[in-house]
Amino acid sequence: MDDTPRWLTPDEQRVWRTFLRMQTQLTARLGRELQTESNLSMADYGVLVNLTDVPDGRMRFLELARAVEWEKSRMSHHIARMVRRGLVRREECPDDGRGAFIAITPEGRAAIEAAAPRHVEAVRRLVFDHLSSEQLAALDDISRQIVARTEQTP
Amino acid sequence: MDDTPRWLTPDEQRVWRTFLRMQTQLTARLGRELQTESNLSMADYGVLVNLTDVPDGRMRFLELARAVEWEKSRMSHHIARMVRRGLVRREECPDDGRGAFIAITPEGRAAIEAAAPRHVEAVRRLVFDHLSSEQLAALDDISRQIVARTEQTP
DNA sequence: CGCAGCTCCTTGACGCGTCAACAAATTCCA
DNA sequence: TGGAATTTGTTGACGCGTCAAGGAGCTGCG
Repeated sequence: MDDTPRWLTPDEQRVWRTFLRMQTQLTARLGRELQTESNLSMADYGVLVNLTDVPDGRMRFLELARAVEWEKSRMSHHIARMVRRGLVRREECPDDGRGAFIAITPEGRAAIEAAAPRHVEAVRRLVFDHLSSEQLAALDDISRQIVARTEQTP
Repeated sequence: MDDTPRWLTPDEQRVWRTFLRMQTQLTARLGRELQTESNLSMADYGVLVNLTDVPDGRMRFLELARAVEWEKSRMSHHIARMVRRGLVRREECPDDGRGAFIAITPEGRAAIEAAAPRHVEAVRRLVFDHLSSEQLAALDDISRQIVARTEQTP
């Protein structure tokens, strides 16, 4: 039997390191800009976007957690912080005594509306403005393949 | 003057969300596997890889920080934790009384040598095994473009 | 020499994410 | 109906990353 590890080729290794660098730098940069310009974290941003996408600006706690793909514990902690900052409000659920709605506040709406244009601009500036349509398609394919891989195995 | 935000097209938006999902899922997955199988974080892994790449297994503190692209504060905290776990050791620097060398310990070497094959296997399984050479090239180009963008602007 | 300024690194406080344990309400089913 | 199992969400402890402040050694310049 052969348990020699299948190391990455030099090419693959180079690509992998560049890819990792890209990931960390990009998220760091976007996060920093969002934070300093709009006083929101990427996490805040994701939550608020999901709440504004729904007509009455409120969602069940776990539905929201599924939407942003967080586990309930993280959601709970993060919502607590967002409530403290006035971005979001808890409302009790008449149908289910355990449950809760999370609703965006006017301050939350103001924050996301102020943040979104700048954030989108940053995403354009750092990513899409310099990608050809072929590259866009390639990035889409690659991302989907990897997502599929991570999802189809435990 | 036109300060209408240049929103993303529906296509771009879809790609962007998939890309973000890919990033978070991939790093979460790789991190989790590394942690449960080898008791190392990605951060530990990067540090140890850099230390094994150098002949005597030791580097100046700030040189190491530059290699993994961390600021000194993060480096300091992380090295403290790795010292506590016996993966790494501080050695004083004869030439410079302020300075320090960080040296990998035998335990550290054992840890990275045990971890590397499994980690590489995971990277293969989740990424490279399913990428055509065209996709590899595309990913390389895209990553480099984005890295260049983030680096060339403050 | 002497001291001003710089480099190298540490520290403490705080927000964040995860894990495990838990509480309370609801549902299932015998 | 009534108790077991499940669902919904919270909490506390702990490791991690960042920011601002600081300490200790070195360097350059008068």
